[in-house]
Amino acid sequence: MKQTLAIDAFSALAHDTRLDIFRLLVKRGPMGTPAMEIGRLLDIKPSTLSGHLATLKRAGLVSSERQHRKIQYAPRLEAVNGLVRFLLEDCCGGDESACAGIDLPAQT
Amino acid sequence: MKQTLAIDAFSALAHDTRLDIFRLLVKRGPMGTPAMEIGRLLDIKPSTLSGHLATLKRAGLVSSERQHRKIQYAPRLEAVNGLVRFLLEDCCGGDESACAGIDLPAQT
DNA sequence: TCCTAATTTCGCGTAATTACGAAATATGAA
DNA sequence: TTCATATTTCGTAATTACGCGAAATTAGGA
Repeated sequence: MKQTLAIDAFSALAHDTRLDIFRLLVKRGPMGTPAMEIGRLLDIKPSTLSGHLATLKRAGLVSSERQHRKIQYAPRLEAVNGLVRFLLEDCCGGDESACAGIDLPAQT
Repeated sequence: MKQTLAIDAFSALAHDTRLDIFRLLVKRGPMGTPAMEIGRLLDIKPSTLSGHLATLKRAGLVSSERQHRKIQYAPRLEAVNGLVRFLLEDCCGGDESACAGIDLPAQT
């Protein structure tokens, strides 16, 4: 994980509506949710929604795939693991015992 | 974890210098690092550093404690766990099997 | 092909964030 | 108390993010 990508991801999540969108997608699961339905559930105007989804996708937090007429968005949960690993990299200078109690996600 | 606090935390991390500071503190470990030393290591001006540390602290990402003349800053690793739990709350609608492969941090 | 639902792009005004010098403040040591 | 180190506050100017209406675009279905 590169620092600039991590910043893009944190920036994307640092916004009320985008955080709502991402958490909704997490709840909805890996099958994905159509863009319009996200907008309907969270009451977001199409142009605003489009921008937010693009931001989330650019940050690697969601994936999209067209299914017939609609574009399904799904959360990329590996991205969350990647962020945590980036944040906790070389934790406590590598001294595991000093890091006791912290859950480091497994390598993906 | 409340949404506004999560946004404060993500905003705090969504900045080059602050991300550098937090990751440095993670590497340095729980004993803490004096503010001035952070500034020296990362080449940050005092007034700029002060603002960034205040932002990180407001977001709950670091703690501070005065030791003699200096203020020691340490990372609050529980905050990272808290953010991950918040992001993945009710993952896949609670269907564990659909969430396979995701590391949910233990409750703190 | 033509139509239509689904999504994106553009442009605007508004609001928030940034770095940092200078000055103020706090605190421990002598 | 007096001094020096450590840190914060304040003001300013430049930059960037924001929502959303209107118009453009895309792609599936008939």
